Amino acid sequence: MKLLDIGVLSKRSGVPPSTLRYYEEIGLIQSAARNGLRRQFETLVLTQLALISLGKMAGFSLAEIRGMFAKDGTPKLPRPELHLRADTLDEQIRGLTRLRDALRHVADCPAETHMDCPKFKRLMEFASRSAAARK
Amino acid sequence: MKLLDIGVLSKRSGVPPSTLRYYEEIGLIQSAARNGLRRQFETLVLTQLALISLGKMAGFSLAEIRGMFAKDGTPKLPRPELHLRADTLDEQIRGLTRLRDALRHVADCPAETHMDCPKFKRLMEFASRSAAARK
DNA sequence: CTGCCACTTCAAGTCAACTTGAGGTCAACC
DNA sequence: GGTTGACCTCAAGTTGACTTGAAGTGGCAG
Repeated sequence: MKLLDIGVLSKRSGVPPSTLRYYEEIGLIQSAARNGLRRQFETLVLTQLALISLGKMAGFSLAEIRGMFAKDGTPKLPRPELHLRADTLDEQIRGLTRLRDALRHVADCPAETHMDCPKFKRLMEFASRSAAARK
Repeated sequence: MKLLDIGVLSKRSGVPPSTLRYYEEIGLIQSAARNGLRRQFETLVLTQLALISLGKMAGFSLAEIRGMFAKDGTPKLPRPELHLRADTLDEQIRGLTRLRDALRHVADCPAETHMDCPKFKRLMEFASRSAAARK
């Protein structure tokens, strides 16, 4: 199995070496070996980093992400928990979609004052409701 | 126009008073008046807080959010910029959707080892590609 | 074999976004 | 008129996620 130097892994993943060392320190990834002092990573880590990137995108903390995936990159949570996470994501996706629609609408709608536009007002209303719901 | 005490605003919005003061300090919201020492907020601020919540959900920093909306809660960016933001959101939504699908798939797929499941492998591949793209 | 340069460690620094705490004000109820 | 409770200010502390810097190491091209 071919191993990657930290610089190569960094280049391929887009994650700076300092961050990779940090991730190893907190147990998010691990190096397979050393060549002298130098860490050698398995290519698998590239997949893990992709997963980490997605998880961060979804707003999970590194600690949560660490708890979510086994070291082979496969999820390691019980089924109900996985569904729960997925539901959270669904809600998040809906919120983001609304925000995107609001942005696009405002960009295209020629109305002088958006507060009078019924479509915009509906979006604002949704925003209020969902903000109140969370917490 | 009826004004809200910070406690009331906090209760209705779900945002702690300390955070509301902080938001005022950094110019994200403003209080309309004082009653003695006490800040009085317009109900409009509730809408703004909802927007802020959506913006945070979308991964924008408070500084970015501040730059995105005028103080009446309406977006104040030029059209191309709005579309650009919307595009960013689109990409983010796609990533989140993939992550959600991966989670759900793993929760339901009876395969012993997910790494051998073609569907899961496709999702992983996507994760790698999108992670490499972002940077 | 020598020098370069990408790596190493470890401690300290940074940044955003808040929270906490000490000490103070004020309107209202008992 | 005193105590309570919700507010106030301002400074300092916290957390998560990194980054930076100083000082050292070691593989390999020339």
